[in-house]
Amino acid sequence: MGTTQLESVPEPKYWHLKTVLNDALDSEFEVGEILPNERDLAARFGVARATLRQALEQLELEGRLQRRRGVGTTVAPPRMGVAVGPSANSWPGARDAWETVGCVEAVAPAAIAALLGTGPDEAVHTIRRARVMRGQPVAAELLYVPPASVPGLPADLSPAAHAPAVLRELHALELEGEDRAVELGSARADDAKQLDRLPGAPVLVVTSRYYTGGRVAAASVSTYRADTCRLTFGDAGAFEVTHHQQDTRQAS
Amino acid sequence: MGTTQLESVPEPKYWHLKTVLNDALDSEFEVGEILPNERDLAARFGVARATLRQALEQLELEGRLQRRRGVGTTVAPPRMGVAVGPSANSWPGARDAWETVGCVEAVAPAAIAALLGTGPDEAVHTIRRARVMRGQPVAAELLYVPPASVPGLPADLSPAAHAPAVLRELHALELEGEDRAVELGSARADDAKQLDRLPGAPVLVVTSRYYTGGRVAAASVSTYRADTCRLTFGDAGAFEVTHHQQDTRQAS
DNA sequence: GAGTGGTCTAGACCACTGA
DNA sequence: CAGTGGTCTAGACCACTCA
Repeated sequence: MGTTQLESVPEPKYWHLKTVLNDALDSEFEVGEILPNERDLAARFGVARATLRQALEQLELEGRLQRRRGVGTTVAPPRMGVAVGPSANSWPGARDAWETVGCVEAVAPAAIAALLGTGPDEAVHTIRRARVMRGQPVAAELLYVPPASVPGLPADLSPAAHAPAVLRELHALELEGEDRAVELGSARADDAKQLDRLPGAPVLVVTSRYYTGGRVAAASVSTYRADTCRLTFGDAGAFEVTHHQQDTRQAS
Repeated sequence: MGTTQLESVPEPKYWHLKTVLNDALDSEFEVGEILPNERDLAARFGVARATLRQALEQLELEGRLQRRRGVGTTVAPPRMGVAVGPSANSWPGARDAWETVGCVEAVAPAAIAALLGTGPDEAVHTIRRARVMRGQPVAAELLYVPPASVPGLPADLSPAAHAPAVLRELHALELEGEDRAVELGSARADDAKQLDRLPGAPVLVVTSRYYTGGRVAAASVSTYRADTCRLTFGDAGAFEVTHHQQDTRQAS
């Protein structure tokens, strides 16, 4: 008789552990409930703590768990649907969900200068903004506006008046189009602090360009928490899904 | 005299290591070049292999490195810009970048049924597709079409004729709108195989809904490799950036 | 100060690739 | 077959939160 080889490629312990924990989260825990600590969990499953942590890390990446140092591991609520790029084109700062937290005029990094089509050593208005949903920070943004886009800007602005004035001048232009790109990144120290996460936390980086007169009038780099956010696009309204993304996928 | 406390919060070794490696990749390595193996690198930096791996994992997450078991670690090319959701609405399968690799009629998972508005035990056409760019797989997709959306579909189709017939019937409808959501996930075993990655690899999951007559006529879940792809949206063409995303961000 | 998650070590063995 | 990255262990100490 032959050997019963159910798994020609035996799955790693942490992968199996992740499946078991994922099912347990669905059936035995409520949103916000706190899990046993990592040392107890590892002992319960008979694995080393590092192996358990590998499973927890994946579940946190998928938005199922939330871990906070000094506190514990809790069951995360479903991801929030965050609207990005509404159907009606509009300038940043015009009736949007962001709040300005700072503004400086400084030389942008080379990649931003390439995006804007400005010279490598040219100073641009740099507005830092924050986005909050349901009382928690979901995104940090740097919005870049070349001086050439806002020629009517008054001189000698106070720091408090700087950002509003730049946005006001920007809104006077006709917005002809915008495009966006989304990619995975890890939070820099400054963004991480603003997002209430540790540096290196996974984030979705949205790079936007705003066009007027065939030129790029402004560009922004928005950093969204990947664990708590689902970015929504399009003209048919935000998704109403209440399940997690992994539930929407199955083997074919 | 006071102590000189340069770092009130000393950064972790792996974080510093990541910065050093990132800089070295820019200045001392070419795209495609192979790095020293992990044991040598760890010894060179005077850290344990696990610590080095933590830095490499982040760099891979950011698309800077590519690691292949049995081969080695290579310097990754810049991420590819992949167009998602073109300006002109169009049905899936109509002049798009996807290739059908399979088709079955099966009961969709509950979350998909909710997306489609079908009953929980209703069978839907499920088309598996693949997307390839520059000779390498970038995305795997499951496209769901309820039978109610394609009433004219002939009966008793051969497996080979199934998917083309469903798409043909779908294209006869008027597409009134579409919306999309993007979130972070980890590759399931089947998708991972199709994407030439290990299970659990980070992916960008794009959920799309296609509307006709105020109803959802079809829905799809597309799984993009997060390490190699930058998803582009909007009407102004794909981005032309040649730098990596982390270069586009700086502290404010 | 007790308890949590975050970092780090120094090993070991396994699965896979390619010569 | 030798060499690579992937998994796993059993510890240790640190940074942080909160009572």
